[in-house]
Amino acid sequence: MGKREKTKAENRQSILDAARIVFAELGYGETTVRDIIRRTGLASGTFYNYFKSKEEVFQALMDASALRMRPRIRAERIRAGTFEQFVSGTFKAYFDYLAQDEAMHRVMRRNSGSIRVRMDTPEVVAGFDEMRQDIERAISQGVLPNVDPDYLTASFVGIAFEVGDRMLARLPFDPAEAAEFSTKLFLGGVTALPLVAQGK
Amino acid sequence: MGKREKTKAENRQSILDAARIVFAELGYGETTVRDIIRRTGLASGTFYNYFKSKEEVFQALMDASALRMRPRIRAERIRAGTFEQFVSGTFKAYFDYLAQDEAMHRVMRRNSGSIRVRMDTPEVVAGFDEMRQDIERAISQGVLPNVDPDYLTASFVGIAFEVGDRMLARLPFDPAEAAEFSTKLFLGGVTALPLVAQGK
Amino acid sequence: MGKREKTKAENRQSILDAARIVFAELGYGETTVRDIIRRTGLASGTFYNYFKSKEEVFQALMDASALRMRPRIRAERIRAGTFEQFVSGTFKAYFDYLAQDEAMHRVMRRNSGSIRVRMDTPEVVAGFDEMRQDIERAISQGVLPNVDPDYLTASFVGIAFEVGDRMLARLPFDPAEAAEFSTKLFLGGVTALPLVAQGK
Amino acid sequence: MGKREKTKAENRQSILDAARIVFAELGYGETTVRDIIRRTGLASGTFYNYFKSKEEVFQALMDASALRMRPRIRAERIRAGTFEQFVSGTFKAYFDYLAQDEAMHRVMRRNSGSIRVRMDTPEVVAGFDEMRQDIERAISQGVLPNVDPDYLTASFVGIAFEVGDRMLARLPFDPAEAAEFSTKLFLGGVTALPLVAQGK
DNA sequence: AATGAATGAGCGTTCATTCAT
DNA sequence: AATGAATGAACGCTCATTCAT
Repeated sequence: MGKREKTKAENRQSILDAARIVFAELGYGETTVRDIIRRTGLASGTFYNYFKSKEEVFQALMDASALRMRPRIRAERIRAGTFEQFVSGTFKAYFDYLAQDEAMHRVMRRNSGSIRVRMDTPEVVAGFDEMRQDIERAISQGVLPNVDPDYLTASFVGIAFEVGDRMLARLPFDPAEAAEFSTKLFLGGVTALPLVAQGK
Repeated sequence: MGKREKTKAENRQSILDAARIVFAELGYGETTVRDIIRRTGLASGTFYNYFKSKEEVFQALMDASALRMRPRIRAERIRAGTFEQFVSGTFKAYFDYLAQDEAMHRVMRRNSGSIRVRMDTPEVVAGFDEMRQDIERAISQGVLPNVDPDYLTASFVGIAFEVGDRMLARLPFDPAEAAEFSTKLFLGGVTALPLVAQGK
Repeated sequence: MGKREKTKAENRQSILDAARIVFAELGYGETTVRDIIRRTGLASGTFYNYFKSKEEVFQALMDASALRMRPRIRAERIRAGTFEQFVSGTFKAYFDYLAQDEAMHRVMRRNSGSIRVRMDTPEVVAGFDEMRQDIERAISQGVLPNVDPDYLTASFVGIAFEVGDRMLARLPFDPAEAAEFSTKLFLGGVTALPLVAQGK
Repeated sequence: MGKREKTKAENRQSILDAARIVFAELGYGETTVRDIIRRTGLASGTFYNYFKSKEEVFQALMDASALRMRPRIRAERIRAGTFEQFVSGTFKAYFDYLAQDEAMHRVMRRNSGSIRVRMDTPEVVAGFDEMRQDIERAISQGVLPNVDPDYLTASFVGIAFEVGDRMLARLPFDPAEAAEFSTKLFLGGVTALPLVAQGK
């Protein structure tokens, strides 16, 4: 790598770093491109050598985040011998990822005023799409009964998102607990759920 | 009602109507106050006789929507004799409402650029809180086993949101189908799900 | 006076009263017509039945103020037997008026930011013009030597304004002292000035 | 100086020039930032690269003006051997400055509508404060009798302002005449004033 | 005569983006 | 490739004024 490319890569990275911090501080809506470049020390024009817009940095950020998540989830799926292991592994991988990447997740929840906001980027969505293909494959292979794969994936995603969100409201984060709950519910419904200890 | 008051009410309504359309077209983030007033044909200053900001119209819109939804869902819950009826009735009421109030729901899901967004206003949040209290009551009354009510509500909401979202992608809308799927999954898990007809 | 006219006079007066208060609070520049009418309890449109603009109320206010001043100053002049009495009486009348009408004067000095502002209205200017005519008459009658009446009036006014301004910075106001100083300076120059007591 | 810096300096100057003209035309109160930039031919946003607000340009203008004035006046004071020379030199320096910097002075006197306004910025105020200190020093050194220095400075300033104002109404400007009049009045009062030539 | 909602010009300001250096 | 000043469209918002009631 020549010196030229190194600086290029460094600049790109410092923009991404600055963006992550600023998005976390101000939320997506309130952040301006100027806020980001100001933080890098680079000139305003330089930003446009690397990204076309605020949205593009944001997506790059999200994608980088999702990029860290997808291989883990995929690995879990591959390792899984049974459908239960597949479900449980996927939930666990997602909640683990969430717990580690909490700051990024908070960005997606950040808002100004009293309106709660949540954002999903294509890469995140793609991660779940991949799972949907797995589910469809499972159905066609007879591993799963012939249920509605679209709704099933949607349900999985919905549970993951919302339970994940609640998990981040509890300290310390307990991804294992969240994964156990989600898996039990997803596989066996309410009646299969783990009981809460009395004292809790 | 004098002519003055009538026009006032009409103006307020036409701002709300315009806002609904524009939010649905552009998404919340990209919508400006000017976009809204432009659509009404009213003068720009008139907007500020009725709302202080974009957020305020948005909340009024959401709250009005939530206001239409909550009583229906509550009515379902009250009517329910069993937990199954409670769950099924709530899902059904929500999906019915969604089918009717589709435009409003699209606003909440609107993606600006390629970022998916979901928004909750206080009134919407309150709607789900109410359900959560029902679930907690059900647990304390022994109708439901002693499970984690927070995660359970989250799961319910997650399924409702995501399945509802998918439902709106299918024409014609079939709230009954969506409710049946969701209820079965929520109560009995994957294994309890209805099978899809072969030809489908 | 019929009831109609009474209300009319009352409304006009209450606008003037409100204006005086608001101008004193916010200064001329920062005051809006809305601020004034809001204070009266009248409807915004009603303002325009009485005044054409903010400036017009302000002038009415100033004129009312000057109207209180001019007769006093004129009375002093008429009473005066000598030029010294004329000068001394005029200064005294002006400083007395200033001390009493302090609030109004503060309005004229009020500003936003760090820029000091002083305002004179036509009626105030007219008050000093009248004096100028007196001076010219005094010259043509031989009471005063044949000096430049324009510069002389200007000097008189300048001393009155600036010394008056400083006087309002001292508590308690001492118009007699200010008048003595101004008169001595005007008539006899620096060397004629009263000495300050040692202890002072 | 590179081309970039040159244009920067030019732009700053052209904003100041435009501001001076517009302030003189409309008066401070009626001038808007947009009036100024419209006059420069620059883009609206460019204004904000140089000044934060209307007030800031105004102050820069006044300060530049006062900056030109103060050294001259100070030089006169230093040169002065007697109190009379001090007074005469200061008046002369001020009126000379006024005659040259007429446009700036008109800004300070500009009447918006029929309201006459005078403005002092911190730098201007500092200029007069300096003189006041000189006067106090003169008193403590016995050059001046022990008179009220505050009122004396105020009188000096008042005469300078008002006579200067009248001077600008006469063409051609005659600073020497104004200075002679003011000095005589200030030092010896009315009786010391120069007589006006018969034919005048 | 009083009302007060509607009007719309215009304000200050921001900001993504361009482009000469 | 980096810079950063210039650009100008567009924003949120205010406010004097009008005019139907």
